[in-house]
Parts: sequence; C-alpha cells; structure tokens
Amino acid sequence: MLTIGKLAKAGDISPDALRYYEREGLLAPASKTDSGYRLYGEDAVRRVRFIQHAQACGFTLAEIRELLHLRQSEHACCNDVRSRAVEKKLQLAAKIRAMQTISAALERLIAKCAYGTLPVDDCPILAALEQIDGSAQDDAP
Amino acid sequence: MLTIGKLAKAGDISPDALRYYEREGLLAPASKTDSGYRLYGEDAVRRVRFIQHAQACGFTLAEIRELLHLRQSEHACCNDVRSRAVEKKLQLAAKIRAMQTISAALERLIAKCAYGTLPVDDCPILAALEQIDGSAQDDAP
DNA sequence: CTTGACTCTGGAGTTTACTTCAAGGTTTAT
DNA sequence: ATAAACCTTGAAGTAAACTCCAGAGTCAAG
Repeated sequence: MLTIGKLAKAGDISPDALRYYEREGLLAPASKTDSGYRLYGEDAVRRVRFIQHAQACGFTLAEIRELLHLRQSEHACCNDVRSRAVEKKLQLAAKIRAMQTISAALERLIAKCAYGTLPVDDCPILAALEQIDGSAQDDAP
Repeated sequence: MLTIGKLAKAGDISPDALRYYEREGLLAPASKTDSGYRLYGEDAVRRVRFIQHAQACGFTLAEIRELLHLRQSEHACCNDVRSRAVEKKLQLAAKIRAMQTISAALERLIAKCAYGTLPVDDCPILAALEQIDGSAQDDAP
C-alpha cells in the first residue's frame, strides 16, 4: 500500500493533484488508515498512468472520468470507447491542420524578413500579421 | 470614427472583448465623445485584425502586447520581431510533433479495436492507454 | 522523546481570455 | 417625445487543471 506521497513520486505528479483527482472522481484511495491517511494499491499507479496518457492524447479530465466510468459499467462495450477515440482523433487532426497552416504562415513571414536591421516600422512580419489570409479553422463541437 | 459597437462588428468580436483589450493595453480608442463614448479610427480595425491573426499564430495576448509595444519603441528593430516569430514557430513545431505522435497512437489503438461488441473489460484501447509508450514532450520554457 | 518529514481538511488563488451583470446615461429612429 | 438600441463603469463570474495555504495531526529516525 502506498501513501499519497509515494504514489505521487511513482506517478511523477503532486500529492495535491492526486487529491484533486479524487475530488473530481478520477481516483479514489483503496482505503484509509485510522488516522485518515490515504492508502493506494498498485493499481493506482496504473490508473495515474492511464490518466496521464489519456491527457496526452488530448482527453480532458471530464472525458477521462467518463472513460473510467465506462469501464466500470456493465453495459458499456468496446465500441463505446472506440467511437470516443475516433472522435478524439478527428479533433486532433483538425487542430494539427490548423497549426500547420499557422506554422507555414510564420515560416513565410520569417523568410520574408531579411537579416538586417530594418527599423521595426518596416518589419514585414508585423505588416503581414495585419493582412494574413491563412485561416485557422477551429473545431466547433 | 467608429463607436465600439461598429468596431466590434467590423472585427467580428464583442464590445466587451474590445474593452478588455483596452484594459490589457492592446487597443486604446483614438478619442472619446463628451459623453464618454469610445471612438476608434480605421486603424483600430487593422489592429483588431492584427491581434486576431497573431492569436491564430499562437501568440498570447501578453506576447501580442509586447509585439505592439515593440512597434512603438524607437530602438526595436525588425530582428526583434523576427526572433520572436522564430521562437514561436519552434514551439508550434514541437506541439505539432507531439500531437502527431498522439494521433498515431490513437490510430493504432483504433485499428486494434475490431468492430464487435467485446465487453469493455477486453477493450484494447483502454488496455493500451495504461501502457502507451508514445511520449508527448511539451515545450518547457 | 523530539525533530523533521509527511499527511489531513477546507478553502482560496492561479492563468487566460474573455463574458455577464447591475445600474444608469446617450443616441437614434419613429 | 418616447422607445429601442446603444454606450458607460466596475466588479464578479467562467472554464480547466491544478497549486498554495493555514493550522493541526501523525509517523519514522536518532
């Protein structure tokens, strides 16, 4: 059994964040000592990792909580999870495209700006930022 | 001269957001009427666009304020702007790479999950989320 | 047995980019 | 002339994912 500090170290996260996860219904301690200390099992480490990976995959904590609850519900099936993953991937793809558009625009701006010491009034980057056409579309859910 | 509402419409933004920009030192009205109404010149429309484009390029309002102040300072030169743009592009590139890694991981997970009605206990996506290795490195400023 | 490290709770603070509200004054259109 | 639409200020609220704090109790080492 791990105390909150040990779990925090194992998961490279702060004890405060773990307590926050508990408040948010993402991770409850397996038990408590008589004095009220939280005790976690080894599965807590896996769950922390799950949360972190899912976060890295772009899921919010609310969505992760849903995934975790899905896992506990009897009627949920693999496809429920799959469809969420597919949706997330589509959102991610849209964001990547938008960021690539922006990156390309910045690239063009940087290329335009010769190494030199033009006064800032003549800076092509600032000028371009006023007129850019590259539209970055966001996903509207 | 435009009132705040007209400028808001021209810039596709709310009047409240414009007042917020003013508080944040991004956009001041050219003048005020006797009754205290804000009046903006045409350049305000360009400035709003500048702010929006720069935001789309991943600059925060604080950074945009810096860019705008740079423009007004005598000693700033084009290269000051350029180097900020380069830095921003590097950050963007790192984020895009991380998101692509994540997207690829999701893709693999989705592929693994056959169309079927496996109970959620056997879902390969949930299992994989516990063990993913694809590390998404963030930029540490 | 004492020191220091750890933990508890509950609540407040952080960041960003706004939005919403309340209570009132001003313009414009009819 | 009066109603609708617009504008003013200052303050407070929102979301997300935490962090930080005070004040107090608990545990491990020497």
